[in-house]
Amino acid sequence: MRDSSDKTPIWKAIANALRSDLAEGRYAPGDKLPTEAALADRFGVNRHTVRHGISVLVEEGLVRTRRGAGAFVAATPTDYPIGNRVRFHENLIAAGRRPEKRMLALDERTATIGEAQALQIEAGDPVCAYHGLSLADGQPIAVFESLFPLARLGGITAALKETSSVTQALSVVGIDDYTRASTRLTAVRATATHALLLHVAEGDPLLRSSSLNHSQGGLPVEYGRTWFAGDRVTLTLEA
Amino acid sequence: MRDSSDKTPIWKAIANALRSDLAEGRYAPGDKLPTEAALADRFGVNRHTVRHGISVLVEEGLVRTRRGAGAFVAATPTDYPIGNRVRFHENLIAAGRRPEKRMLALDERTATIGEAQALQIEAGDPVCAYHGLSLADGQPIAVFESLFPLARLGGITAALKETSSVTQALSVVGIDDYTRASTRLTAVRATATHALLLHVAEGDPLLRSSSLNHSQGGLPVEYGRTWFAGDRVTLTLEA
DNA sequence: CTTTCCTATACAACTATACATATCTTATCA
DNA sequence: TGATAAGATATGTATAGTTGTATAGGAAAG
Repeated sequence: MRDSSDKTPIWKAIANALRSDLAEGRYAPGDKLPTEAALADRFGVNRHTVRHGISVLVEEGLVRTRRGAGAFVAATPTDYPIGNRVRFHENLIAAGRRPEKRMLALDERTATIGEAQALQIEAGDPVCAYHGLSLADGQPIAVFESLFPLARLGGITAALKETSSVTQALSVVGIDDYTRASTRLTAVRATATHALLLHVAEGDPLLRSSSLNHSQGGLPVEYGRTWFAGDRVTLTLEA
Repeated sequence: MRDSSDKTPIWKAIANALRSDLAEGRYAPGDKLPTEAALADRFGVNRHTVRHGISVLVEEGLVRTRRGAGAFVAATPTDYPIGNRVRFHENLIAAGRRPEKRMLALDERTATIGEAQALQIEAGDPVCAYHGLSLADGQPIAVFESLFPLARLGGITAALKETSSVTQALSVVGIDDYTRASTRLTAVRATATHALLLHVAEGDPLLRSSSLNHSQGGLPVEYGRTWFAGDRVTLTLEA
């Protein structure tokens, strides 16, 4: 009887080696791993074998890859508390991450039937549509679309053009405070557009939030829909 | 025509044929043998019969195989003298082989109890850990980890980042000469990580050397552990 | 009947190479 | 200063070839 050595496949050994590197903190979240070619050279194996090993870590959510850019240590999923006051930037800053908001579109149009119902206005009434992208540490986190009823919030479009902060823009048009009236959550598959913006694959799961914010007077001032990248955000519910 | 009286098995005949090819220098060390399919075709036998013959040469250490790549003529084991002055590169160059050193990791951490004892420092004191791979003619020979006490050798990390030569880096921080104070040798089985780096099978025997180098002043300046691929190196003791 | 030798087939694991596609970097020009 | 183009990098995909392993079976020898 020869010693039948219980053998670990090379790809698994590579996955283990990289995983322990991550566990030891050799690479910080967001850091770029060595390129596949460099790792293949280091271990003296073919690039495909390295790719197999890395794919394990991607599968586990420890690593994210971007074609043409590299493989990166996955950022810790952002805990995102949902309460009656949701402020995107504050949450991210509290989590020690660098938030960024990028405006994609800002225009005035008429409300659809569903939107009008949510905002308690008439279908066809003018609204301000604010479309944007939220990032943390340069990584896209969510796509959002906010609708504001122009009848109640004249001048919000111009205000948003300046600040890009919803809270601040609402303040300009006289809404000093607002609270979340309702939040609905569902999981959807990423459309091509959302996938492109969020740097995920088409069909990847997204967390969609539909929320309604009321003014102190109890009237709807904002109807927002947000698509979160499912593997980068964890929503937490407060009591 | 001794078809009826031929009592040597085909696989043994193939082994002999290949062995004499090697003895005649038909293949140089490092050369690739014909593929199993080609040999099977040449001898007019099944691939498994050829594999059996090749496996004999692998047992004898004349041939090394790499899955997916082929069978290669093994390089003769490197004689590696162990004395009070051990310089890796010089030994390999003297043996007519092309040495190469590859840095795997370089970081500063705190010493474990055993490491501290060897280096005559306190447990938890900062050390510089230099992890690397040594190759000869592109073939991995040994994995090593060198520890340097930062209290006595401030700046060694930066120096190693530049030179990758231990002797040179020690010179930068004021250690112009050092000698081996002790060397301990044991045989261990290859872990998955070591097997991966050394291109051996998991569980294969490795030669592990723990050595301590002192400065001229008699203080420990380096505590090194090295894992040699057992079939690729022979350690020799000097008087 | 059992063991050894050899054949046959199929699949898994790894290598080698080429090319496509996305990203990053740098030079260049207006 | 900023925009653009070009080149270098890096990951994604496809194809083919090679060794490793498992299984099954036939033929000859002890």
